[in-house]
Amino acid sequence: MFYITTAIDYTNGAPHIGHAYEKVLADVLSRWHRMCGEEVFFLTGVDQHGQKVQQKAEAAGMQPQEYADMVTQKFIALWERLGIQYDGWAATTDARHKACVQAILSDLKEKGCLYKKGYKGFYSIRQEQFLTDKERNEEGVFGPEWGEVVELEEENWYFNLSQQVEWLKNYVTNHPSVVTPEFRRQDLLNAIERSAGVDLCISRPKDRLSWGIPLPFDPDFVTYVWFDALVNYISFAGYKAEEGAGLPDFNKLWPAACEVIGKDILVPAHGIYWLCMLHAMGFSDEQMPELLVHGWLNIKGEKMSKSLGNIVDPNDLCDAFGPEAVRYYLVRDTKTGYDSDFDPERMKMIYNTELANDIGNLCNRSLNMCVRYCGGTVTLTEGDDELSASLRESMSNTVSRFAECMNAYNTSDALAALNAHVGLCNSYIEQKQPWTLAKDEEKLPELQRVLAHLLECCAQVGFLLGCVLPEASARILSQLQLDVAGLTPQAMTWGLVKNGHSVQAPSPVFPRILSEEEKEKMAAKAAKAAEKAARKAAQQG
RNA sequence: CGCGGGAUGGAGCAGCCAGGUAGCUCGUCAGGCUCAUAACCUGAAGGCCGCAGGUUCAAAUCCUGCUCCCGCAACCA
Repeated sequence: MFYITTAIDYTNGAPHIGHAYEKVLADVLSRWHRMCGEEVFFLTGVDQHGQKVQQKAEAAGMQPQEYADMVTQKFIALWERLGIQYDGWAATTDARHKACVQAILSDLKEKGCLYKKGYKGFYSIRQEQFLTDKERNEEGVFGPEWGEVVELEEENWYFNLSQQVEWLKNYVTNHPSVVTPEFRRQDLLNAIERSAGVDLCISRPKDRLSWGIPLPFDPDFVTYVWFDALVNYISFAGYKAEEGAGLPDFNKLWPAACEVIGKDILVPAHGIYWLCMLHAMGFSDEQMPELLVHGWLNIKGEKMSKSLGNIVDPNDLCDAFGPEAVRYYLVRDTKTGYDSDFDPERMKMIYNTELANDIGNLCNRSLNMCVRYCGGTVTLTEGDDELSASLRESMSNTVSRFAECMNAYNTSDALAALNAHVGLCNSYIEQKQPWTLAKDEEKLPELQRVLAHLLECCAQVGFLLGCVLPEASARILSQLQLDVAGLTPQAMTWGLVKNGHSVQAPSPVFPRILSEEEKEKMAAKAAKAAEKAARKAAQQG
């Protein structure tokens, strides 16, 4: 079982390209594992509680639930549009989730992991957290990053994080795969060092914040948002679920093979709070989830921010390029784990070159030649040649490489490998010149061999593409008239296209996206070439 | 001396950890091809690898110093 989750998005604003990247990445990975025949459960959702949601709702003159629902709809609509195929939806206002959070809190209290303590000190309203002397800057005051800081005296409930930290340090040190990429694990280890000795306040008095899950043993308090939100990974996986709750079998799912999160919430939320919470609940080392930490998308070299006004709405991109082009770009041009730069011009370039000119055109020309020269029928003939043999070898290596990269979450290199093979196919066509072979009846067997090799490559490439571009993949396979149900990359061998198989006349799967200006430029270029050809013909004639 | 990341042909990047003819994608130019989405293939031009020293037979790569750019408030994945 491959259980994969994403961070649940905070419903205090509309989704942007960064939210989309995370979900597309998780979707691609989950489709990959599904394609490999594994059982997959993909969980994503929204985090609807907390002070900021409450404030935004007030500002909009709405109830918190009403406001959260409205924003939630925007996320759901976007995921639908981007083809995010999730199996579970985690909304933290879900009654089943609330029940689970409360059950966990009661358990932890019984185990003695929670305690109530009076506290007098400073509190940042913006960050929703208490401040200690560590947060003071060089001048000994709390900097502007904390916003309005007030002095409070109140009782709260605490989780004995400090007693878990020693375990955590050992665990993270001895389990390299807990965080990917490796350099983020180093960050986490540094952060663990710094965080020693501090417990986590897990409650907020109701008079200050009402929009949250009440503590089961002290109704004057609601649960701190992180403690609430992190639990989604197990609550919606069926942890402590009642019979008939419509949730999965927890024992089958857990631990999560991959929790996809952004670099900003590794420390302290996931890397420290979450792992310690699980440990305190009684989960063993073998039952810890693995974290996949992705970077951020910058916009043309600048950090994405509302104040700069450079937030990119994924819906606009879908309008302009289509959802699948957006998917391809996000996982192709971003090295998983690192920051990347988003540029719509670059997105268009990658779409036009790799998808339209390379893969799309390869399928189109291959199918077209088959229809035109062989009536759309594939014939497997005796005989072989070096070029064809090396093409088969490349295809086989490409499938292995693709799988290797995908299993390592390296979507970019997986697609690069696919594209490299497509380049080889195009080169193979130039060397074999099927249009020349077609003029000589004696060359028919070779022509048939070449076409069979090309269509087989189109089929295998089209199939693999399915985890990134499900619709385009389906269109390619449909033009090839192939049904690949049940096929896995591991079981895939040369010969998807059988003797006597017939194919359809093609139509472009990835139409080029060109501005009027670019079209004119192309036209000018073509005119120039035609002129030259005419001149040459005149000279020869 | 706050911390971290970066500076490689016009653009965007890889190479640096384990020194040894500087690689990829796009763009430009030339040639080829005509099956194809004015697509494809081949080739070329274009870099003293930020600057200055040092180590070495040999440095983009190791060491030292310097310059410049970007994060490290908030909104925010």
